Amino acid sequence: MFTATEENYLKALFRLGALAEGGKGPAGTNELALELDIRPATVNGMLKKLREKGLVEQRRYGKILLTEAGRLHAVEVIRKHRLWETFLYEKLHFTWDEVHDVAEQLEHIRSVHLTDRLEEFLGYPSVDPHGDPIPDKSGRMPPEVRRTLAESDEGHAGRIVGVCDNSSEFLQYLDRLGLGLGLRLTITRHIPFDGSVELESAGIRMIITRKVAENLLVD
Amino acid sequence: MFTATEENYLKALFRLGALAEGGKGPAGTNELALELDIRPATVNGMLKKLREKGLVEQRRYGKILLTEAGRLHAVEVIRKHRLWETFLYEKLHFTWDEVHDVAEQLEHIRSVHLTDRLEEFLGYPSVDPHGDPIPDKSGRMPPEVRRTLAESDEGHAGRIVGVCDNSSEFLQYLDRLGLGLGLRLTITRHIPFDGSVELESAGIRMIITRKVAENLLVD
DNA sequence: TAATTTTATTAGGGTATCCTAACTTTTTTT
DNA sequence: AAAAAAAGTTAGGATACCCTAATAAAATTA
Repeated sequence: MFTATEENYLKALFRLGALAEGGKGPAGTNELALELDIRPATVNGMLKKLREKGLVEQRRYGKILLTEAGRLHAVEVIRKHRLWETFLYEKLHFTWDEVHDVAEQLEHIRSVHLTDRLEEFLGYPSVDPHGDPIPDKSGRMPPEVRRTLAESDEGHAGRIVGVCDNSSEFLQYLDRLGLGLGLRLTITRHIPFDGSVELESAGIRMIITRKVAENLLVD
Repeated sequence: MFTATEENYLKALFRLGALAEGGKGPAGTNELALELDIRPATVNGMLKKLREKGLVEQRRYGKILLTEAGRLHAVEVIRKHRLWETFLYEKLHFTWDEVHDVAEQLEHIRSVHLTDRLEEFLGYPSVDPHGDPIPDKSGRMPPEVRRTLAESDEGHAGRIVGVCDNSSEFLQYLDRLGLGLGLRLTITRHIPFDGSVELESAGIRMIITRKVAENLLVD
């Protein structure tokens, strides 16, 4: 039905929020090219194909919008990606930062049964190891009620439920800091000088930079 | 390193026994083309590439032989295929005949960790759901001590450990007959007239055709 | 061994996905 | 609104993998 490449284009458009409603609105060719690390000229050609397949709407020299069919398939791929990440993390004991690249391949496996069986096997998880919500079979995405550490108030207590930056560097740095998914913490102070955040977790007090705080999500 | 297509060529050559030792000897271009359901002209082109990569040895107008590097990679792909089949069958409860097509895709996933972790997760199985041996990490294939039901003696008792034909039709037919992997049975009689085999299993007596008997492996 | 058949190869195309370079349209700035 | 900048498109090429048709070499048969 769809090639892995096509699926990656759909996913990227979804990430960019190229939706008629609920997203940031239409995306541009260059923007999409940047997201995919592919030249605009190439993207332009692929968009023609996606238009012909009814996955995308775009007028000449106009912006790109996912159709309902396009959105549904994008969400399906994201669902598969996040289920596989969960499998790798929970069952095969991959580390936080190892899961992404393999899931990037596994998400394109075509099988009617596979995704549903995997979901059942994992016990219908609602979030993946990065704290991102896993869409259900009909394409509904659980609502995100998350805020970055940087924008949470002093005194706020919660758990780390996700990250904004999925790069290996960041995730490995988090491990070094002793920060991981599910960790309970309390924000003790926002330091005005440089935006650092002081927090306490399991009786230990630590200070993280503003940049780290902006990339950590808490509930 | 290798494309999925290249891996399929290597696997096919291994199946054909194109090995310097321990196999049926060199394979021909047409033979390989038939196995892959690809035209000989196309295969010829791909063989050039595999020669250049040092995976295959072949002289102009000559027969094809896997090199040691080629054999090792073929076995690695087979290993992945059979581990995934085991996963699908045992953990996701796929039926006997559903596993093959999905495993055919999963075997090409590239990851240093994945295969070993999967093997560990499955408890180091030695055979897949079809009874085929699973090579170990270093490429060693457990010896097969199996014989078809057709060539086993009257009175022989054993378990079904595999099949020769992996087609859906055959596997579904087996399910209909109540025959499955691991089933204990005893051969009560070879019927000379048409080669049918009479057998007994769990107190039930049944007769299977010669064709079925030739495609069932017992220990 | 000469003719026939089989097997392997070459020549010329097609699709999918990517590229660079040049060009056009739209948007922004002055 | 004209000039400059940004965004989008077209043209021409490359690689990977597949095809059919024609040809060359090897193996088989008569």
